[in-house]
Amino acid sequence: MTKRLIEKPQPSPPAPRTEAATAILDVAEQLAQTRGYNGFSYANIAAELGLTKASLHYHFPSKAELGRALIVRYHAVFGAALDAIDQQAAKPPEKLRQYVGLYDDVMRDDRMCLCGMLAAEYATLPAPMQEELKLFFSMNERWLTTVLLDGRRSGSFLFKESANERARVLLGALEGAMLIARSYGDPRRFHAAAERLLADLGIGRKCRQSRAV
Amino acid sequence: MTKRLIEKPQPSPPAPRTEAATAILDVAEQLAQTRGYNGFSYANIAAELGLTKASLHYHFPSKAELGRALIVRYHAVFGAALDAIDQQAAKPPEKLRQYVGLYDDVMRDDRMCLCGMLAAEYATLPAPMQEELKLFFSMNERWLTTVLLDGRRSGSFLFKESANERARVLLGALEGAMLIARSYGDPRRFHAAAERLLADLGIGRKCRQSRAV
DNA sequence: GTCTATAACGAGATAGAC
DNA sequence: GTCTATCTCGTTATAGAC
Repeated sequence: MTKRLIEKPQPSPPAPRTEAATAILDVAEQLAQTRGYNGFSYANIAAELGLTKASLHYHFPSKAELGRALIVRYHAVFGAALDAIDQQAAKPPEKLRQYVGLYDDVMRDDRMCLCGMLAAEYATLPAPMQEELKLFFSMNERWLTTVLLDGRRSGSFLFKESANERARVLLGALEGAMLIARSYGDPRRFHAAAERLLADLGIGRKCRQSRAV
Repeated sequence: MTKRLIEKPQPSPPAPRTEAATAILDVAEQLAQTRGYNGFSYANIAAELGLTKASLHYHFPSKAELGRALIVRYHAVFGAALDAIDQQAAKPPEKLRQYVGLYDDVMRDDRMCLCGMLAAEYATLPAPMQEELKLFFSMNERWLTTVLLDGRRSGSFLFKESANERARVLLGALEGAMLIARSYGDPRRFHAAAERLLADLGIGRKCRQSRAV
């Protein structure tokens, strides 16, 4: 996972957006991450940008398309961040720490992971958004699986089940920790939980767990 | 935690609802657990029950009050289930298994935990609902903390951090596993993750973790 | 307690001028 | 590309008859 550096088949810039479209996506993203897809409207975005609703429809004809664009961009940006972690060639434990750091960043301004948010509203989302959502989770699961496998092979991690199963536990636990931390308005709750989850993998030790009382 | 049996100060039946009100809550609960608070309307409930929207307002004057009633009832029912688990006087590992069983039940018909769902929409909820939501999570956290402490004292569980911290990790991980499992339409994803989380506590063994390769 | 009728508003979306 | 104006529909909520 660390060897590709040039031959990565960059899947073509996900559509060269205009400045206006980017600004719309930025505002919509913030709203979606704090209020959910059903919790914001074109009017909210327009007010924030000093535009009219009609102008927004020029860039994103329907809310469904705007929603899909949100996930696609988020997916791309997050994927690029994972690539960046890989290219630093860090060891698996450090990679996971940086992965957690991505979520720490995402939680600024009372936000949570866009896709964790949308997962709650899954049943109400247009089908294209549902598909993109699963792609995002699958990417994370795949990346985590690779890192976990790598880490176990090199003796940094300790777990008995399949790496894929462990990856699912980890991904779900991080999303859930964000979800609840936000209700308490306390991002440190997330970070504390994340630290624990990493420690559970036996980061940086053999099997010398002291029998606590 | 197993000694009270009679002296439990039942906090007065949470208001003796009529049949109609109960039916409304049942439908609203199903809708909220699948579509979220912002994903259903009085019209949806009325259609399902063969009533008019106006009739619903007689029982629950505002959607905010309906939403609050949903959490209060859910909290009470869940709390009663926790009491039931305690009164069976099972050992901690068995208690946790039964706790996971509660969430397995909750996930029928594509639902997820009402409060996990609402936590995503937190920023859009009326203040009274926000407060009730935190009470629900706090109750779970308290109960889990007690069980974990108990289990560690009796040698069933193994963890180094505070029981409260572990409880938070567990609660968040279960909510998050539900959230993602539902996107894939596969409750077994939740159950598999839950099994792993219990195993992480070292259920049913000492410290004989085999060094997997 | 349930109904009809309606108010008052906000949503997503479109037509057409500039 | 952004605007004004408008459409249609769904939303929560209320008044008042039965």
